[in-house]
Amino acid sequence: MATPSTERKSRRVFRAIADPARRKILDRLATQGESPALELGEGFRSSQPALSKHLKVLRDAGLVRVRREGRLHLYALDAGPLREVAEWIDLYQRFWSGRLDALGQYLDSRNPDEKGKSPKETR
Amino acid sequence: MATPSTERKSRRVFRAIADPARRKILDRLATQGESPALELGEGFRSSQPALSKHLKVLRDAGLVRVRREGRLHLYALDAGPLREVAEWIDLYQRFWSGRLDALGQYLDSRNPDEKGKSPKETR
DNA sequence: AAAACATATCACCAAATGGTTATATGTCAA
DNA sequence: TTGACATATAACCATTTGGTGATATGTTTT
Repeated sequence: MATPSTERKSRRVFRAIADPARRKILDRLATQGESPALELGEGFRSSQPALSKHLKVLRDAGLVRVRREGRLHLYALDAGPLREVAEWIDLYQRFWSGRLDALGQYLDSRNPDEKGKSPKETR
Repeated sequence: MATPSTERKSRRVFRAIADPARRKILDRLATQGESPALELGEGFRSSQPALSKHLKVLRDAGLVRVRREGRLHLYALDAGPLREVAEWIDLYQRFWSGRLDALGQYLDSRNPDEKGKSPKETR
Protein backbone atom coordinates (compact mmCIF):
# COMPACT_ATOMS: atom_id res chain seq x y z
CA MET A 1 0.00 0.00 0.00
CA ALA A 2 1.62 3.13 -1.20
CA THR A 3 2.13 5.98 1.23
CA PRO A 4 0.04 9.06 0.59
CA SER A 5 2.95 11.01 -0.85
CA THR A 6 3.71 8.15 -3.19
CA GLU A 7 0.08 8.28 -4.11
CA ARG A 8 0.36 11.84 -5.25
CA LYS A 9 3.44 11.15 -7.30
CA SER A 10 1.83 8.10 -8.75
CA ARG A 11 -0.96 10.26 -10.09
CA ARG A 12 1.49 12.42 -11.94
CA VAL A 13 2.98 9.37 -13.54
CA PHE A 14 -0.34 8.00 -14.75
CA ARG A 15 -1.23 11.43 -16.08
CA ALA A 16 2.13 11.82 -17.77
CA ILE A 17 1.86 8.60 -19.73
CA ALA A 18 -1.71 9.29 -20.71
CA ASP A 19 -0.55 11.51 -23.55
CA PRO A 20 0.62 9.84 -26.77
CA ALA A 21 3.17 12.54 -27.48
CA ARG A 22 4.77 11.97 -24.11
CA ARG A 23 4.77 8.22 -24.57
CA LYS A 24 6.53 8.76 -27.86
CA ILE A 25 9.15 10.84 -26.11
CA LEU A 26 9.71 8.11 -23.56
CA ASP A 27 9.89 5.49 -26.28
CA ARG A 28 12.47 7.54 -28.07
CA LEU A 29 14.54 7.91 -24.94
CA ALA A 30 14.30 4.21 -24.33
CA THR A 31 15.53 3.25 -27.76
CA GLN A 32 18.06 5.93 -28.53
CA GLY A 33 19.17 6.92 -25.06
CA GLU A 34 20.08 10.35 -23.83
CA SER A 35 19.05 13.01 -26.32
CA PRO A 36 18.82 16.76 -26.60
CA ALA A 37 15.33 18.19 -26.18
CA LEU A 38 14.73 19.24 -29.76
CA GLU A 39 15.49 15.78 -31.05
CA LEU A 40 12.74 14.36 -28.88
CA GLY A 41 10.13 16.46 -30.57
CA GLU A 42 10.85 15.22 -34.06
CA GLY A 43 8.24 12.53 -33.88
CA PHE A 44 5.24 14.79 -33.59
CA ARG A 45 4.06 17.89 -35.38
CA SER A 46 4.30 20.48 -32.75
CA SER A 47 6.01 23.68 -31.71
CA GLN A 48 9.04 23.95 -29.50
CA PRO A 49 7.12 25.35 -26.50
CA ALA A 50 4.72 22.45 -26.69
CA LEU A 51 7.59 20.04 -26.55
CA SER A 52 9.11 21.96 -23.69
CA LYS A 53 5.88 21.65 -21.75
CA HIS A 54 5.67 17.93 -22.32
CA LEU A 55 9.20 17.60 -21.05
CA LYS A 56 8.24 19.52 -17.96
CA VAL A 57 5.38 17.15 -17.28
CA LEU A 58 7.74 14.23 -17.65
CA ARG A 59 10.25 15.91 -15.37
CA ASP A 60 7.62 16.56 -12.72
CA ALA A 61 6.61 12.93 -12.89
CA GLY A 62 10.23 11.92 -12.37
CA LEU A 63 10.27 10.02 -15.64
CA VAL A 64 13.19 11.91 -17.13
CA ARG A 65 16.21 13.74 -15.87
CA VAL A 66 18.18 16.47 -17.56
CA ARG A 67 21.82 17.25 -17.78
CA ARG A 68 23.14 20.36 -19.43
CA GLU A 69 26.00 20.17 -21.78
CA GLY A 70 26.75 23.47 -23.37
CA ARG A 71 23.60 24.82 -24.84
CA LEU A 72 22.04 21.38 -25.06
CA HIS A 73 19.74 20.01 -22.41
CA LEU A 74 20.32 16.30 -22.56
CA TYR A 75 17.31 14.30 -21.45
CA ALA A 76 17.53 10.75 -20.22
CA LEU A 77 14.91 8.24 -19.26
CA ASP A 78 14.28 7.44 -15.64
CA ALA A 79 11.93 4.51 -15.80
CA GLY A 80 11.76 4.04 -12.06
CA PRO A 81 8.35 5.61 -11.56
CA LEU A 82 6.89 3.35 -14.22
CA ARG A 83 7.40 0.53 -11.84
CA GLU A 84 4.36 1.51 -9.85
CA VAL A 85 2.26 1.48 -12.96
CA ALA A 86 3.62 -1.93 -13.84
CA GLU A 87 2.75 -3.20 -10.38
CA TRP A 88 -0.75 -1.88 -10.64
CA ILE A 89 -1.22 -3.54 -13.99
CA ASP A 90 0.16 -6.78 -12.65
CA LEU A 91 -2.87 -7.09 -10.44
CA TYR A 92 -4.88 -7.60 -13.62
CA GLN A 93 -2.65 -10.10 -15.37
CA ARG A 94 -4.67 -13.02 -14.05
CA PHE A 95 -7.77 -11.68 -15.75
CA TRP A 96 -6.43 -12.01 -19.23
CA SER A 97 -5.13 -15.52 -18.76
CA GLY A 98 -8.58 -16.75 -17.81
CA ARG A 99 -11.25 -14.19 -18.21
CA LEU A 100 -13.88 -16.25 -16.43
CA ASP A 101 -11.96 -16.01 -13.19
CA ALA A 102 -13.80 -12.79 -12.62
CA LEU A 103 -17.10 -14.59 -12.64
CA GLY A 104 -15.83 -17.35 -10.39
CA GLN A 105 -14.61 -14.83 -7.92
CA TYR A 106 -17.88 -13.01 -8.12
CA LEU A 107 -19.83 -16.09 -7.22
CA ASP A 108 -17.41 -16.77 -4.39
CA SER A 109 -17.21 -13.39 -2.81
CA ARG A 110 -20.76 -12.21 -3.03
CA ASN A 111 -23.58 -13.31 -0.83
CA PRO A 112 -25.83 -15.51 -3.00
CA ASP A 113 -28.99 -13.95 -1.52
CA GLU A 114 -27.97 -10.55 -2.73
CA LYS A 115 -26.87 -11.68 -6.10
CA GLY A 116 -29.94 -11.16 -8.23
CA LYS A 117 -31.77 -8.77 -5.97
CA SER A 118 -31.54 -5.21 -4.88
CA PRO A 119 -28.63 -4.37 -2.59
CA LYS A 120 -29.94 -4.22 0.95
CA GLU A 121 -28.85 -0.65 1.48
CA THR A 122 -26.83 1.29 -1.03
CA ARG A 123 -26.47 4.27 1.27
CA MET B 1 3.37 -2.68 -33.72
CA ALA B 2 -0.22 -1.92 -33.09
CA THR B 3 -2.47 -1.22 -36.04
CA PRO B 4 -3.77 2.33 -36.31
CA SER B 5 -7.25 1.43 -35.09
CA THR B 6 -5.73 -0.33 -32.12
CA GLU B 7 -3.76 2.81 -31.60
CA ARG B 8 -6.88 4.87 -31.20
CA LYS B 9 -8.40 2.45 -28.75
CA SER B 10 -5.17 2.26 -26.87
CA ARG B 11 -5.34 6.00 -26.28
CA ARG B 12 -8.73 5.67 -24.67
CA VAL B 13 -7.36 3.03 -22.35
CA PHE B 14 -4.41 5.13 -21.23
CA ARG B 15 -6.73 8.08 -20.70
CA ALA B 16 -9.22 5.97 -18.79
CA ILE B 17 -6.70 4.71 -16.29
CA ALA B 18 -5.19 8.15 -15.81
CA ASP B 19 -7.94 9.07 -13.36
CA PRO B 20 -7.64 7.80 -9.78
CA ALA B 21 -11.39 7.46 -9.36
CA ARG B 22 -11.57 5.20 -12.38
CA ARG B 23 -8.63 3.14 -11.19
CA LYS B 24 -10.43 2.71 -7.93
CA ILE B 25 -13.49 1.47 -9.78
CA LEU B 26 -11.40 -1.04 -11.68
CA ASP B 27 -9.72 -2.18 -8.49
CA ARG B 28 -13.05 -2.69 -6.90
CA LEU B 29 -14.29 -4.72 -9.83
CA ALA B 30 -11.13 -6.79 -9.73
CA THR B 31 -11.47 -7.64 -6.08
CA GLN B 32 -15.18 -7.96 -5.61
CA GLY B 33 -16.30 -8.95 -9.08
CA GLU B 34 -19.44 -7.95 -10.87
CA SER B 35 -21.16 -5.10 -9.06
CA PRO B 36 -24.05 -2.70 -9.54
CA ALA B 37 -23.04 0.81 -10.56
CA LEU B 38 -23.85 2.58 -7.34
CA GLU B 39 -21.71 0.25 -5.32
CA LEU B 40 -18.71 1.19 -7.44
CA GLY B 41 -18.98 4.79 -6.43
CA GLU B 42 -18.80 4.21 -2.72
CA GLY B 43 -15.07 4.70 -2.59
CA PHE B 44 -15.06 8.35 -3.61
CA ARG B 45 -16.98 11.41 -2.57
CA SER B 46 -18.93 12.21 -5.66
CA SER B 47 -22.38 12.44 -7.14
CA GLN B 48 -24.16 9.74 -9.04
CA PRO B 49 -23.85 11.45 -12.43
CA ALA B 50 -20.11 11.81 -11.92
CA LEU B 51 -19.90 8.09 -11.31
CA SER B 52 -22.05 7.43 -14.33
CA LYS B 53 -19.67 9.44 -16.47
CA HIS B 54 -16.65 7.57 -15.20
CA LEU B 55 -18.38 4.34 -16.03
CA LYS B 56 -19.03 5.59 -19.53
CA VAL B 57 -15.34 6.37 -20.00
CA LEU B 58 -14.49 2.87 -18.84
CA ARG B 59 -17.11 1.40 -21.13
CA ASP B 60 -15.78 3.34 -24.10
CA ALA B 61 -12.30 2.10 -23.32
CA GLY B 62 -13.62 -1.45 -23.29
CA LEU B 63 -12.47 -1.96 -19.72
CA VAL B 64 -15.87 -2.88 -18.36
CA ARG B 65 -19.01 -4.48 -19.66
CA VAL B 66 -22.51 -4.13 -18.35
CA ARG B 67 -25.35 -6.55 -17.93
CA ARG B 68 -28.76 -5.47 -16.81
CA GLU B 69 -30.58 -7.38 -14.19
CA GLY B 70 -33.80 -5.77 -13.22
CA ARG B 71 -33.11 -2.20 -12.36
CA LEU B 72 -29.49 -2.89 -11.62
CA HIS B 73 -26.76 -2.40 -14.16
CA LEU B 74 -24.16 -4.95 -13.22
CA TYR B 75 -20.68 -3.94 -14.21
CA ALA B 76 -17.86 -6.39 -14.70
CA LEU B 77 -14.21 -5.93 -15.39
CA ASP B 78 -12.82 -6.62 -18.83
CA ALA B 79 -9.11 -6.42 -18.32
CA GLY B 80 -8.26 -7.28 -21.91
CA PRO B 81 -7.40 -3.77 -23.03
CA LEU B 82 -5.01 -3.39 -20.11
CA ARG B 83 -2.83 -5.89 -21.83
CA GLU B 84 -1.58 -3.31 -24.27
CA VAL B 85 -0.61 -1.04 -21.45
CA ALA B 86 1.19 -3.90 -19.78
CA GLU B 87 3.07 -4.63 -22.99
CA TRP B 88 4.10 -1.04 -23.33
CA ILE B 89 5.36 -0.95 -19.79
CA ASP B 90 7.24 -4.18 -20.31
CA LEU B 91 9.52 -2.39 -22.72
CA TYR B 92 10.81 -0.46 -19.74
CA GLN B 93 11.31 -3.32 -17.32
CA ARG B 94 14.96 -3.64 -18.26
CA PHE B 95 15.60 -0.08 -17.19
CA TRP B 96 14.72 -0.63 -13.59
CA SER B 97 16.81 -3.77 -13.28
CA GLY B 98 19.92 -1.94 -14.44
CA ARG B 99 19.41 1.73 -14.84
CA LEU B 100 22.78 2.39 -16.47
CA ASP B 101 21.80 0.38 -19.52
CA ALA B 102 20.41 3.57 -20.89
CA LEU B 103 23.78 5.20 -20.84
CA GLY B 104 25.51 2.20 -22.38
CA GLN B 105 23.01 2.19 -25.18
CA TYR B 106 23.46 5.87 -25.66
CA LEU B 107 27.20 5.55 -26.12
CA ASP B 108 26.60 2.72 -28.53
CA SER B 109 23.96 4.18 -30.71
CA ARG B 110 25.14 7.73 -31.06
CA ASN B 111 27.93 8.91 -33.26
CA PRO B 112 30.85 9.73 -30.92
CA ASP B 113 31.70 12.92 -32.90
CA GLU B 114 28.28 14.26 -32.22
CA LYS B 115 28.19 13.26 -28.63
CA GLY B 116 29.42 16.36 -26.85
CA LYS B 117 28.81 18.82 -29.64
CA SER B 118 25.94 20.44 -31.36
CA PRO B 119 23.87 18.08 -33.47
CA LYS B 120 24.87 18.58 -37.05
CA GLU B 121 21.40 19.52 -38.16
CA THR B 122 18.40 19.39 -35.91
CA ARG B 123 16.08 20.15 -38.79
C1' DA C 1 30.22 42.31 -29.43
C1' DA C 2 26.83 40.47 -32.44
C1' DA C 3 24.30 36.82 -34.46
C1' DA C 4 22.67 32.17 -34.18
C1' DC C 5 21.20 28.35 -31.45
C1' DA C 6 18.79 25.54 -27.68
C1' DT C 7 15.59 25.79 -24.33
C1' DA C 8 12.34 27.55 -21.00
C1' DT C 9 8.74 30.51 -19.71
C1' DC C 10 4.99 33.95 -20.33
C1' DA C 11 0.50 35.31 -21.85
C1' DC C 12 -3.10 33.74 -24.13
C1' DC C 13 -6.67 30.59 -26.31
C1' DA C 14 -9.63 26.54 -27.54
C1' DA C 15 -10.88 22.15 -26.29
C1' DA C 16 -11.27 18.56 -23.07
C1' DT C 17 -12.23 17.06 -18.32
C1' DG C 18 -14.66 16.36 -14.19
C1' DG C 19 -18.11 17.99 -11.37
C1' DT C 20 -23.04 19.70 -10.45
C1' DT C 21 -28.18 20.04 -10.65
C1' DA C 22 -32.07 18.88 -13.06
C1' DT C 23 -34.53 15.42 -15.61
C1' DA C 24 -35.65 11.33 -18.45
C1' DT C 25 -36.14 6.23 -18.53
C1' DG C 26 -36.95 1.88 -16.98
C1' DT C 27 -37.99 -1.39 -13.14
C1' DC C 28 -39.73 -2.89 -8.73
C1' DA C 29 -42.85 -2.31 -4.75
C1' DA C 30 -47.33 -0.79 -2.58
C1' DT D 1 -51.35 3.30 -10.81
C1' DT D 2 -48.23 5.61 -7.89
C1' DG D 3 -44.04 6.12 -5.67
C1' DA D 4 -39.35 4.71 -4.74
C1' DC D 5 -35.11 3.06 -6.82
C1' DA D 6 -31.08 2.60 -10.21
C1' DT D 7 -29.02 4.62 -13.85
C1' DA D 8 -28.14 7.55 -17.74
C1' DT D 9 -28.25 11.88 -20.03
C1' DA D 10 -28.72 16.94 -20.71
C1' DA D 11 -27.27 21.49 -19.70
C1' DC D 12 -24.10 24.00 -17.51
C1' DC D 13 -19.76 25.53 -15.13
C1' DA D 14 -14.84 25.77 -13.46
C1' DT D 15 -10.48 23.87 -14.07
C1' DT D 16 -7.04 21.62 -16.57
C1' DT D 17 -4.77 20.58 -20.74
C1' DG D 18 -2.31 21.19 -24.80
C1' DG D 19 -1.22 24.30 -28.22
C1' DT D 20 0.62 29.01 -30.04
C1' DG D 21 3.55 33.26 -30.73
C1' DA D 22 6.56 36.28 -28.23
C1' DT D 23 10.29 36.72 -25.43
C1' DA D 24 13.88 35.86 -21.87
C1' DT D 25 18.20 33.31 -20.76
C1' DG D 26 22.27 31.15 -21.48
C1' DT D 27 25.82 29.24 -24.80
C1' DT D 28 28.42 28.94 -28.90
C1' DT D 29 30.08 30.79 -33.13
C1' DT D 30 31.86 34.42 -35.94
